[in-house]
Amino acid sequence: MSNFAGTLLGNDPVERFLHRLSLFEPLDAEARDAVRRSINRGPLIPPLQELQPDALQDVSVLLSGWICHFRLLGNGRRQITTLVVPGDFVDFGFLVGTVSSLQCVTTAHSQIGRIRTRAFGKLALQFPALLRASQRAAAVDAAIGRERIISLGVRTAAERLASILCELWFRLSAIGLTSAEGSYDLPMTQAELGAAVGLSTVHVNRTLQSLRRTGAISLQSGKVWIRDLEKLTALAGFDPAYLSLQA
Amino acid sequence: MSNFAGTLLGNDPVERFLHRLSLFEPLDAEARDAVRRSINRGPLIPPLQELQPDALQDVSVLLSGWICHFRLLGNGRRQITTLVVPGDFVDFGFLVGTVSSLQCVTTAHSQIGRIRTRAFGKLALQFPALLRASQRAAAVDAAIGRERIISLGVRTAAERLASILCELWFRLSAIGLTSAEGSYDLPMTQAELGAAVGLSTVHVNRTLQSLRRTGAISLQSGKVWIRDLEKLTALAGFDPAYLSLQA
DNA sequence: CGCGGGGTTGATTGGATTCAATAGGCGTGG
DNA sequence: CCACGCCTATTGAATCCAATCAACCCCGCG
Repeated sequence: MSNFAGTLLGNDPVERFLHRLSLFEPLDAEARDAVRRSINRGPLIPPLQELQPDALQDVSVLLSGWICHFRLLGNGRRQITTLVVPGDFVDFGFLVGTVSSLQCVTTAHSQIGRIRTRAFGKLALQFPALLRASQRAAAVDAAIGRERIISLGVRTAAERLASILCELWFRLSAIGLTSAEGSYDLPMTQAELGAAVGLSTVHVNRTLQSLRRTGAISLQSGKVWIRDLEKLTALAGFDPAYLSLQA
Repeated sequence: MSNFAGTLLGNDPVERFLHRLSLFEPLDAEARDAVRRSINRGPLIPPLQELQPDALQDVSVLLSGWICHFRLLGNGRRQITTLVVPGDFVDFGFLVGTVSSLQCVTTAHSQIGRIRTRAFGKLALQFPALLRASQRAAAVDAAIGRERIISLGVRTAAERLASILCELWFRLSAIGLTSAEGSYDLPMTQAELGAAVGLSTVHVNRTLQSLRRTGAISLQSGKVWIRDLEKLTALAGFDPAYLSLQA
């Protein structure tokens, strides 16, 4: 299951994006071809590079790497609101013609694919399935946000971390970015993880240790190993239904 | 400003809904009329009534009252994810054909307006502005969710409560549900407020008291008085831009 | 008049932050 | 090639914000 997508996709990130979209809504060969022809592959962006909003005027897709949306508060505290993984739209503003008020930064070497907003509009008219897929992607993004609210509101530190690790496991599995042995790359520091789940760096560290001691996961050099997915989902109280990936 | 909408609207809740939609995207007289003809006014629902998901198969609009979406965790803890005020769509599943995994409950006597999903689909084709308005509403809903994430993640108890009171002030102002004297009805108990902002009932109580002592607000019998909006927004670190209401 | 829900208050507990210090990894530059 | 500095991970100790436990008051209502 974990490498099904991987073997199918090969390693072209545009194919990965098309595969991801197809999970939301099947796309015929014509629509896929149209997307292939319209998408422009951007340069490789180094980690910790902030993306300017003007760079978001096109429809942007993360082809490879890792991106976070976040807000910086006056007192220096930072909250990450969204994690963007390969195959995801960077921002859904194109659907409604608005721009987000959040900042946007890479945490790994990343490549962005762009489609001119106007060109995308034409494609959406020509291939309604493409539009539906994008809207479903936005809906899943919103569902992920609601789960984050629940985590931050009523889950314990261990549950929050277990939840986000589960979520990433399922999201990355869907695009073939998990290994058959049960691991995936997580290019975030513990400080960044804390900014995502609302915990201090120190507490993230201690809580991850306790998760490791349960045997559910192990960590090394930016890699997460899911040792016991059953146990991890149980610890998190996690139900992947909201990701709409069971297809 | 606060009663501009109110005087314009009179008190027909369907007009309030149309007014709210028009703030997202102007609607011509024809589109408004079509909506007026398609919408079915539901019965008055008592407080604390849970809405069944099947009741959400139509496009549902809150005409009057108050609705919360929430998740109940195994350990009895509850998190409210969304506050629905009059003029809002109850749920945006109709845009993508999915249903939310959350529960849904009234906290006040409420009336829901319904448009058959199929009928709404036709209207959306006939009046693209109506579709755009709905999509913008969904986008603002998502933006509100992101702000909640930020509140729960990095804001203090006082900031969270001040934020949500600000948010409601602006949202309710837009639909004429704030008084010229600077008050609005908040049909939520302190326990429910706590479930929304991730605080215990007791701490909500103490924090509201400290907000009152600053002179920014006062409370009585389900009414919130905004005594000093400047001070309140400053305490909250609140910027209403994300609500897209400046129009 | 008793009951229950919501609001308020005090005392205690506890989870998480903060402060502080150490260790390891990695790239840069001497 | 090694020294240095920086970033990340880790650990310990002290502190603090908020939760929990426990009363009590008020009020509307049966």
